[in-house]
Amino acid sequence: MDIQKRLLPDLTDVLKKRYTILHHISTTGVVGRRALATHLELSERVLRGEVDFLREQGLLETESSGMKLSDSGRQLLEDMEPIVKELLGLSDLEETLRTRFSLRQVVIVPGDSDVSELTKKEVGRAGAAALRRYASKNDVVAVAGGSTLAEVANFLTPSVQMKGCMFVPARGGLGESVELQANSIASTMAKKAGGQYRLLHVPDHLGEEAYVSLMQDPNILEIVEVIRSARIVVHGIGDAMVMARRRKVDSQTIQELMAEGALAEAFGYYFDREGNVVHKMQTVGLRLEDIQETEVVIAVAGGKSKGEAIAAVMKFGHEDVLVTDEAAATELLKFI
Amino acid sequence: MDIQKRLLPDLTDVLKKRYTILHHISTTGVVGRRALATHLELSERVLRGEVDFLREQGLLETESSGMKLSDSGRQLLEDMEPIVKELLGLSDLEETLRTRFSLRQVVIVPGDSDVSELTKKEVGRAGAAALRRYASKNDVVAVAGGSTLAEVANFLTPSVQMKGCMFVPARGGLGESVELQANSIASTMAKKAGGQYRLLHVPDHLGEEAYVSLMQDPNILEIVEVIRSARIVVHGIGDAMVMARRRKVDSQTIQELMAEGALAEAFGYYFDREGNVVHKMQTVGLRLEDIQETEVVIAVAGGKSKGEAIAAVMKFGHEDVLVTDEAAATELLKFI
DNA sequence: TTCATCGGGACATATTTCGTCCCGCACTTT
DNA sequence: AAAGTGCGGGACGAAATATGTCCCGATGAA
Repeated sequence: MDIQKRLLPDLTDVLKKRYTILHHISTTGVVGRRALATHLELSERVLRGEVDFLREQGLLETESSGMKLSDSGRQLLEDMEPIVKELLGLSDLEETLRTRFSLRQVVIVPGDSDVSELTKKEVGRAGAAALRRYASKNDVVAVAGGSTLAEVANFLTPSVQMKGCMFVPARGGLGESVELQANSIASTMAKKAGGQYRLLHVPDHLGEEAYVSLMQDPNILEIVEVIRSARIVVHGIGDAMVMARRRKVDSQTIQELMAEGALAEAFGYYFDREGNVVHKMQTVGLRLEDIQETEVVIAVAGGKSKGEAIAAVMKFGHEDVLVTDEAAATELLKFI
Repeated sequence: MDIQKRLLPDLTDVLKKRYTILHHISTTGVVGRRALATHLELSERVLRGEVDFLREQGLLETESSGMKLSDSGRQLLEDMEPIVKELLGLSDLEETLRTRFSLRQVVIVPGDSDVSELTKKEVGRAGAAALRRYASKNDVVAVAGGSTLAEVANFLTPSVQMKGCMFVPARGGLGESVELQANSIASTMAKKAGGQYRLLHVPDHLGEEAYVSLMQDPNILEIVEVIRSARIVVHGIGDAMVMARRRKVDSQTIQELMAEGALAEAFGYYFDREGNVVHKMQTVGLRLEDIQETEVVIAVAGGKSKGEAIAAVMKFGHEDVLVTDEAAATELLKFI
């Protein structure tokens, strides 16, 4: 089924549309074209095209009093139920989450990244597709680090609209291992997508005075300017404690994080369950106010265990696109 | 899968097209667009559209030297194999039979009518769809009898292009039970499709002199004229011996049929394995020469046991459309 | 009888698909 | 080194298709 969706992406839409038409007729018994059109929020002409088609297929019959299902139509509707459950399940879930968090788009990949490495890759692929979709020429794309983003980078391919895109790390060093650092990922993405990249080399765990002096370096300042002008931000979402430990944050800070109820982490900021920022890593790059201004913020994260963290970041309220997997999405529902 | 095909009939075509593209690239390694287009017999522009799409999906990559599969492309190709086997199996079979017997169209429904009543109904549905496809306004449609044709009649629905169609029995009484007689079926079809019908009431088992006197009756003559002007003929195909017995043909004739190697029966004629007519039922209506002149001859028959009989009638060589099921089609292959 | 609603015909207009030609580039052959 | 071949991709008009809009006669309810 999802193989078919790879080769025919609008299969879902068409199937869904035709199913809902049949379904609606089934429940109403006999219904007129215009009434049905307004109910399903389809233009009259489009519905008519579909009805003509369904009649050709012998699935419904038209009389002067309206349209009704044929026997085969009723039978088909029954047979479709499992398919539709799977099909509508995900796309309905997408729609639910999209409206709930006021997002522009939600993409849900079947599976659980916690369980299957393959699902994780699929999330990466979907993330890359989303990025391709929203990117346009000469955009500045700021990317965060993490294993999920590394997967996204893997699946990028050269495309027309990403030609000339500039990839930059969203923020400076955060203590990740090299291959998962935002710098590496930005350069990988640029190479894969056929764009430019610029890196931001600053040490991890900056002290206050080091920070101040860094911000006076004209080279650093220039690249930071570029970063802050990003039209697109792509980032992963992590569990606060897991991230803190992986980045070898000192134990005192960990204590503080716990005390503040830090639950999720994204692009160097820590969020509590309500989506409030409770802590930020000391480094340079994108600031919170920049994120709020960014045109397209794409979050990519999957796995059942990350459900709550994703919910927290979504509540933060400045995301535009969420790419996740079925397990995380289902989990996510519990926190809205 | 075949549920999806009901709701999206060109799914097969698209999937097949895209699969063959990927498959071909896979075997060639790296190949250019124009070379590929000529090989696949696609116009360059169409192939290009598909390639653009497949690249968007991350299934193939393009370089200056040509196109090659990406890793996901290779993976997908592998995953598709079972689907394609099922998908291409049938449509390839359709194409093979179509060219082998020089037909205009072959429709194969999955299953075996001998085993499943449902498949038999599906064959009927497909037959009705085929009839709908070839019919145009004010056509004369001659139909034969039999259980399969009865199913076809069941699935007819009113449609624009069949408005005003005239349904007539192909030939007079052949000794069938009432509900399977051509007369009944013609009237059912007319009612279902919203057309007219005229019947031909002549007794079964005509003697020579009765035949001659009948053919002088002006009423009979007139309707026979209409029948012989039919643009479309729809008929089933039966096993010769089974049909002979069902129609209570006298034992002497049965002996003759066996001696002549009669294998198949269609519209009152008996055929041997080579498709030669070895016997005809004594009644009025469509003659062999009329069939040969008819614009669209549609044969509808399914079931593994009928494979050989279908082959015989196909070899007769005056059919245009064959609607059958998977079992019969596979069986059919053995006799070409 | 009136009136609302039905399916379906008709037609101008968006939108997409398709055919065709050309370009610059990389690579091979001469 | 020069010429030739095949590559992907850009461009653009023609053709096909999808869509919005309005109208018509039929049918059934009020």
